[in-house]
Amino acid sequence: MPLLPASQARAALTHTLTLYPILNDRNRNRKLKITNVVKGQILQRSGELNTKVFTVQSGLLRSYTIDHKGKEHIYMFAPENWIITDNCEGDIPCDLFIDALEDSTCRVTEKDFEKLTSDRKLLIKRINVLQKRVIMLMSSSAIERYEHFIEIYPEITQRVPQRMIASYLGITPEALSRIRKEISNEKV
Amino acid sequence: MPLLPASQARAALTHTLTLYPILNDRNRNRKLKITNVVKGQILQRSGELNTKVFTVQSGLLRSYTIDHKGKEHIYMFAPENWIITDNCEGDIPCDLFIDALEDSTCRVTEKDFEKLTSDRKLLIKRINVLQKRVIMLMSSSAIERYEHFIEIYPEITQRVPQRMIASYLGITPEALSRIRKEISNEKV
DNA sequence: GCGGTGCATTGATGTAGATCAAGAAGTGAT
DNA sequence: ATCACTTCTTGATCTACATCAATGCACCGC
Repeated sequence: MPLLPASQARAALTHTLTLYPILNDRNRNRKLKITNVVKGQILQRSGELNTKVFTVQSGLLRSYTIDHKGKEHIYMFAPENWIITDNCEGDIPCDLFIDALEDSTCRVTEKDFEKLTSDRKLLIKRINVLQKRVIMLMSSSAIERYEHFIEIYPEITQRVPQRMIASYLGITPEALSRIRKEISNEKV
Repeated sequence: MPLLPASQARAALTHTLTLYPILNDRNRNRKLKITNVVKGQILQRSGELNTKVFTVQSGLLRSYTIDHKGKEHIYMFAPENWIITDNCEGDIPCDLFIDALEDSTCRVTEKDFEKLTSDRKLLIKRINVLQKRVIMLMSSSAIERYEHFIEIYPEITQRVPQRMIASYLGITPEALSRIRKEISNEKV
């Protein structure tokens, strides 16, 4: 297999992403602009000059790309207490779409690159997220990747349709269906 | 295919690695302990309580794991001007072997976790290395991963045997051989 | 010279997961 | 209740790469 359908890989090839959990909730009660987002609402479009950082307070966002066939490919999930923003800087338009998988509330702030690259704890969090992703990508078989995923994100498994998990794992929904069948057979 | 032979993936599943280029050469002429390493010499063994950081000044190191069949699987190359160390901390033994692919000289220093996690530029470098690795891992097909590899590491392509590049790419030497044949046919 | 020893190539065959296609089962709108 | 729409499942076939096995080829010590 290709790890990802070729189309997704091509779409993923240029972008990077900042994604990390909130380090503390010192800001949570400060009176900042809170946005309510309804399920399906798009917060950022690929190709836009994005300057926003989204801090999820409740609900679930996702980032994804769309290939030349119009197919979506999920890059990351961002549940409550996570921060998500495209890594694009200056004049470079972002590569990713961001939308809501559930009705959500999030804090929207202007992107501040100084802050994004100066906070040591935040940088360490970003490293940890990336390392997890590398380790998951290195998990060889689809079944291993899936088992690894439900270990790390047990809640998300319940909250999104299977085809999105398949997309995140880089496999087709059909393949995930067969994997789940196999796992449930093993348990009997 | 599995992205990596299953055995390698299992070996890779727990470890992480700090690897980044030297940010400046301010230290290069300071009288620090310089170690000459001959080709094949092992600097670190999996399972040891490693406390060393290796700064490559000339030559080429690699980090790798060994699976239960005794097969080596290359995790990263570290040519001159790169720093390499296992991410293990405290009482946790490291997961990786490190050895020299060429006669090398390197500076060996005690691992200083405070330093490894406090230098902002260094953290950003680590993020960049990880992002490159993620993007490479996401490149779907073996041929795409190989083309991406020779773009990023043109020198290393010339300096190490093919089977090691195959190992880094997560494919077999046979597959790499066929890929190279195909590419040379395309060019004719 | 000559026989190792390790690496690259080539062929044959096996397998995980993609792709295509056809149901089945759930959900919402009229 | 019925129709449309989506998700999940299941089967058939295809493809990229693994695995196994044989051969070629360089470099080495003798």
